[in-house]
Amino acid sequence: MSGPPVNTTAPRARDEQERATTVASDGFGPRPRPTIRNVAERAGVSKSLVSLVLRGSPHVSEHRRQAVLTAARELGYRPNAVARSLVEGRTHLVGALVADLHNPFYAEFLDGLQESLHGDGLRLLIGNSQWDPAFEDEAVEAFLELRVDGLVLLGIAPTSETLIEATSYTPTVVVGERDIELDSVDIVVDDDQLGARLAVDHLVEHGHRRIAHIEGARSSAARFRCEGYLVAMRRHALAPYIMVEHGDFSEEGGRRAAHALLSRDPRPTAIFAANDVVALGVLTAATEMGLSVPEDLSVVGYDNTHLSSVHHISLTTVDQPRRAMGRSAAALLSDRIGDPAKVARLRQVTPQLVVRRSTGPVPQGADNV
Amino acid sequence: MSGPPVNTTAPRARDEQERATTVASDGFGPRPRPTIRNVAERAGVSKSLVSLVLRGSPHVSEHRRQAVLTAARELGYRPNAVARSLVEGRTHLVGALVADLHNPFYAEFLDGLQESLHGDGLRLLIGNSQWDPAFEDEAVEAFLELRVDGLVLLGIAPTSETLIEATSYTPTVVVGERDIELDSVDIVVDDDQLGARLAVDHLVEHGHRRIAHIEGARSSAARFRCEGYLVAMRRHALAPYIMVEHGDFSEEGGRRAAHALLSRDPRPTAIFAANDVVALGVLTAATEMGLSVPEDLSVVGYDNTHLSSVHHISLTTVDQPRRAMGRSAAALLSDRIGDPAKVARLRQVTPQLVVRRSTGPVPQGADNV
DNA sequence: CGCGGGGGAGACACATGTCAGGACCGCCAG
DNA sequence: CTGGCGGTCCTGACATGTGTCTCCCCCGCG
Repeated sequence: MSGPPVNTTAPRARDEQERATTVASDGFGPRPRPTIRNVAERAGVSKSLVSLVLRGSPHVSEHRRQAVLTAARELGYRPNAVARSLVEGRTHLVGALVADLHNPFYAEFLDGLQESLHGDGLRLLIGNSQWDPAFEDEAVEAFLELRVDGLVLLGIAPTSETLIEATSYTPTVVVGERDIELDSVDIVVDDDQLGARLAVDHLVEHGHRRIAHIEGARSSAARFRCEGYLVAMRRHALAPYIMVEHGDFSEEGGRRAAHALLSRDPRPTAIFAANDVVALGVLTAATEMGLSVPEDLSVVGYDNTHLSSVHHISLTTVDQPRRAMGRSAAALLSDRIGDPAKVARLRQVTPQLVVRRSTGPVPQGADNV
Repeated sequence: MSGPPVNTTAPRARDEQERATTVASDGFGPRPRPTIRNVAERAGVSKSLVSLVLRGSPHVSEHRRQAVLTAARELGYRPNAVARSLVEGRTHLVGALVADLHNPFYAEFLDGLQESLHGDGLRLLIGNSQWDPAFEDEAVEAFLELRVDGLVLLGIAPTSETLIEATSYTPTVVVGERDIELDSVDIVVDDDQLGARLAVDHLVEHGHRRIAHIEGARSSAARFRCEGYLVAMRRHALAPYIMVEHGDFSEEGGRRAAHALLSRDPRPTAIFAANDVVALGVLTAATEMGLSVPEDLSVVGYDNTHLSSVHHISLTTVDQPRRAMGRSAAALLSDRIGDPAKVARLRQVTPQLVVRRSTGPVPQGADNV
């Protein structure tokens, strides 16, 4: 066992007397939380009335209402969401299962998601599967036991038994995966094929012909981007120049694939990577092979991760409107929670090319080979 | 209202018949979830016995145990965590309030946190305050209503009324902030002062004297790093060369501060930034002013964010063992949940210098000015 | 036959929302 | 003036799904 690099664990100085007066504790840890009953007693009413006041019922006299509110405030009363959930049959919780919290794409998506869910009175619970199907199932299991009102699957297709069963119990939105033939599952994706086309078109405008593609990991998004690349190349009558190498959505994978591509003769003058992270690997490979970007090689990524906007990198890339996608997912989910029998919907957002400094005109003499 | 860039929302094709057979639904959305009662009836026992079996009681005959387990499996029974929480008085939930989910530092910390919490049977609930004190209070309010068993504050010091009150009800761990005079609050930090010393020592070893510091936002971590810088400079008898500029933990802030520093005459030959993100801004400023790194200027960051390891950036930085910190926080919290009356503890981890390519020897003739 | 113990059942508690009904008041008609 | 009626305000009982505790039954053994 590798111990954590902890070098100090010390009790902090404490003034026991201050503690007693500040917290008004009995010395046995946190004080018990006041219940609706305590409020009722203090206000001299029944607990039902307290409930009515707190739920904003109009059939309460102003006199009692004030008494209840005052008592609640004085006691620092906070309704117990657990008990409320039990009787309401709703938890107002949404579970988001993320394939990889590290990917900044998901973080920004979650911003938009949480923002919108919050507006609908829903709270976000995040689980991280770390790309491990076992963790996926376990996290979903936890969500189901908690009786979350909705489920959001990020970069995860419901293929396992557990996940499929989950979608039959709980309104679900899948993000970034297509081809899901399940009812009560809405889908949010960007138009990957169009995004790929934008990238290729941009490179063609700069005179590039030998445009290669590094494919992403086994996911429908990667498949669609590759397909978009192929279609666009053919449309520009560049079918003879089609080159596809396989990467795995990682920087190292991108680096390896780029090495392979750039060792060809003639080598590509431009590379469209499945991913910003992969594109970063391409940049590294280019440096290692003594090629400068964009003079010798143009590079395009996908996602417009904040990485790509860093000055030193300045990567031309395809932007997915992540926040908007998050908001869409929230809207679809709220809708489905309201009426679970709704027809499954597919919401597709439009990607946009962001031109930075990793792309430029084709090198002189490179296209007459 | 700026509409989201949605271009398609279409009903997906559905085979209603398939739906009916697959989901066995009555056409009114998700089927009701089986309860412990349903399992009891199917197994021909009382619900108490089902509970005993599921909780692993030894005083159950093998015959009945099998009957119960079979019935539960056939019904797809999953215990209702809400009801269980209500009776147990524990939710097994931990709320983490993060100042900024975008900062990769927090994401990696959360990895370690979740990993360890999971081992203790606790689940992680994440709230994002976006640096807004109003959001902080609201998120904490939500956590309190949910009756989370523990609270983790990331980059947030409990100063507001609501937060202070929260710590008196709920075991709390604060990460990255010091000087908290509250009971039942444990603290996890790295030794910021030591980290700063490591950075300065490294630069001094390379012959640098005119070493500047860009201070972070108003937080105790930033204050300690600055103090560490000052102490280290004095220890090396470099007090006359002390230069401190203010940044705000953002890339843009770092860029501005670097511009100011690099416009001085004589200008610093090295900059120690409060943060990796700030350091990125310094790199940008250097490029803009025609200075190359590390030939003309050495740059050191803090955090060892994954950003710093990107090949094109390759930033020398001070590593905080984030995952280990996450695990420490989890351990402290579990401990305190077990015994809330524990004395408050401070756990300090040791930072480590990671040398990459943004630092090098002092430029020729720069130190004889 | 009595007693002990294993195995199982029923009742209660957790904190809240809801709903049916009850108390009280005022107004109107007899 | 009084009884009835309608409306307002409030209360008590019940329900949500589970864990636990007490009690009971029955079987086996002494």
